Amino acid sequence: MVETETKKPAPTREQLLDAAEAAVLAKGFSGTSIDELIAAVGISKSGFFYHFRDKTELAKALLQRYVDADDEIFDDVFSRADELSEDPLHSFLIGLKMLAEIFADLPNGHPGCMVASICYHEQLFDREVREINERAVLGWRRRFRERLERVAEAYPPRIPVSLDDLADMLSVVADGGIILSKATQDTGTLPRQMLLYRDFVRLVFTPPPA
Amino acid sequence: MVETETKKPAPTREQLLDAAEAAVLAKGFSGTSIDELIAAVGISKSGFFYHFRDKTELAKALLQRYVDADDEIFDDVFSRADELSEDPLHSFLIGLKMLAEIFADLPNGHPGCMVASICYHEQLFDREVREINERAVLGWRRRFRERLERVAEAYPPRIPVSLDDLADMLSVVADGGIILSKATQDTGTLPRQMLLYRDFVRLVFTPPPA
DNA sequence: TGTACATCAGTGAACGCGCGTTCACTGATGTAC
DNA sequence: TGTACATCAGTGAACGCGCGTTCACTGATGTAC
Repeated sequence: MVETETKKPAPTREQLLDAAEAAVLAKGFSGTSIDELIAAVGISKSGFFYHFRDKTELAKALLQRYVDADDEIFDDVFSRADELSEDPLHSFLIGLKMLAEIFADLPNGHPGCMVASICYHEQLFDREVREINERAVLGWRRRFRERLERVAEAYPPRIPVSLDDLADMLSVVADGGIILSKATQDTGTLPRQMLLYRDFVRLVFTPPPA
Repeated sequence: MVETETKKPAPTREQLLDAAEAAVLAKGFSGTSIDELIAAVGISKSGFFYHFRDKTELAKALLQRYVDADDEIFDDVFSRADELSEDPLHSFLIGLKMLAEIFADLPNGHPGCMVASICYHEQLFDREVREINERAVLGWRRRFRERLERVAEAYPPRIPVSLDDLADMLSVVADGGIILSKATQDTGTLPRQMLLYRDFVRLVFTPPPA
């Protein structure tokens, strides 16, 4: 109550990125014009070029910001899950449940994954942008693989399974689930798919009833 | 040897769709210009407008053709699988294996799913295009759900599971796997994910060792 | 405390190119009688 | 078999608008001395 007394308006650059993120996910990168962004924010065109050297620098910033935010969500969710259970399997399952709930609580469904959008525009960008994408996905693989390793130590998997692939599958189900949610216009598809992935993980690591 | 003696060149309209499909999947719809398509095919701009009333009609034709081709592949693969096994579970598992092999054999990896690309450009198109997308995805759900029902009759599932969701998961894994393959620049990711989905299906329907 | 200078966050006008679209027209092939 | 007409698969030129980008400039705030 001392510090955040007055609502500070988001700085212009962040407002531009907010507008760009929504537009790019709904219309693609080339379908998003600088004009519409500055109209949404209320500055002039040259104002835009004060913040970004050119349009591809906007893409880079957009992707980097998205990836950072996503990482933060994962940090948050799974550290909260860790507080609720010491057991690596149960903690992971709790985290997946929380993820599904976050997805279910988005009022208009998930707006889309910037990594996926950029993938479907790859030829528009330079190596640097594709590297941000690659690092992000490999980071998620590593993150979840580490958890799965701890799970596998405590619960030997019932079938032979690559932990890298199983870790990747979380991202796969998220990205694929977003697409099916959009295509079916059913916001429930994404969270249900995440819970199905959760069932798979549980099935792999739960020993058969003795 | 009687009929197809001479290689008939693809009709212009198909050539346009071929060029458009590759370009749209690599650069997005707005990032693809009519100029580059006619340059690839070797006709004039007015020639393009003889075949398509406007650019959005190109999108519609592109999506419809993609969906039809995909349906044909599924017909093909799973009817071949049916010839190899009478058992509904084994047949489905064989079909998934074949799908994974098809994906693995694409020399440059899967070029992308048009349904996914359109989803990430939804605001650019009218209801008609989105309906083609929705019908396609619901068609795949129905197709695989029917198989899973026959599987579930023969092999009671080991965990309670929605067959619709499990059917959807095939599309989810395909679309998500394409994105991860692109992002990691590893063409093996998509087929491995498909095989992981196959493991899941097998695990769900295989009774525990007695 | 006053002055000089630097930085920040923009403005306004202009640019030229590429884009999707239109229009009148054309040569080759098919069909009716 | 010849002629008239229709359809098919385009051509060529023009249009105008929107796009990303540049440039010289500006008022407000911060910093050095």
